[in-house]
Amino acid sequence: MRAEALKGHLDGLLLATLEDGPLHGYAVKEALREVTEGRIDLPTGTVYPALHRLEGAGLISGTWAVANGRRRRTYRLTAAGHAALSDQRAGWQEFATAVTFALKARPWPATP
Amino acid sequence: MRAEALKGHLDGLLLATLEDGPLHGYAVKEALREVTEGRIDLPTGTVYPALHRLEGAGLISGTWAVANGRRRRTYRLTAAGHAALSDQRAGWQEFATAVTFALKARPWPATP
DNA sequence: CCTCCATGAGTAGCATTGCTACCTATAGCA
DNA sequence: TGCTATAGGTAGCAATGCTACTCATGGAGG
Repeated sequence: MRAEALKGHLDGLLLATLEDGPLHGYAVKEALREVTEGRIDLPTGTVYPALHRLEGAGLISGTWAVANGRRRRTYRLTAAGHAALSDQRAGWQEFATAVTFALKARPWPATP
Repeated sequence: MRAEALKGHLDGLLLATLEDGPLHGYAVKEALREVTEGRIDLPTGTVYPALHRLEGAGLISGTWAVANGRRRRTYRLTAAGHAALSDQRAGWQEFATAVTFALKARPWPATP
């Protein structure tokens, strides 16, 4: 997976991962990796700042907890987050359709 | 179409547009707009630098010409450009599949 | 005649964003 | 004792598309 390909689509993926229920940061990363069968395996240096961004934007809310002697920050979608996820899904559909179409080989578009 | 969504995918779109035959910069922009029915309508400040990048990378080659008193730079795909386009197509397929899957609502994945 | 618009090319500088490369800490296993 | 997985974090970099301009020609409308 090319590195820059993800730009602009990460937020939606994180939100979608949190849609199923609250998760802490590391679990988000793992869930995304498992769901995509390893195709999207984000470094922690990508995940944590992104979650902070989303929290700052009010799309998710985090709370500290402790489990197994380790501190965790558990995130859940806010109402705004659910709405944003809807937008992201719609935006992705439109984007993917346009790119797929534009990328398609057009053998002889001007010769019917 | 969100602005940042395109990041990392622009090159492939431009290469695909040039696959059908040589075009000058402005025509590339117009062709891409028409092919996608206006969904991808790039500002010239995006197109020209991108074409320069692609030319610098050896994926396209440009030659100056004059038509209707206006100077044009006509670009065509190089062999490397054709190869890069193949890679872009494959990469896009993989990326789109992964994102579509990850973005999909997973009602109860853990409860069979 | 003058102005506006489409065509055609270009650049400087900005903002965003994901990544690399680090650091800290605990639990468990070899 | 050290390594690995888990868990969270940051500083700074590099890439990339966009905004907002500049310059130029030709044709249409007033």
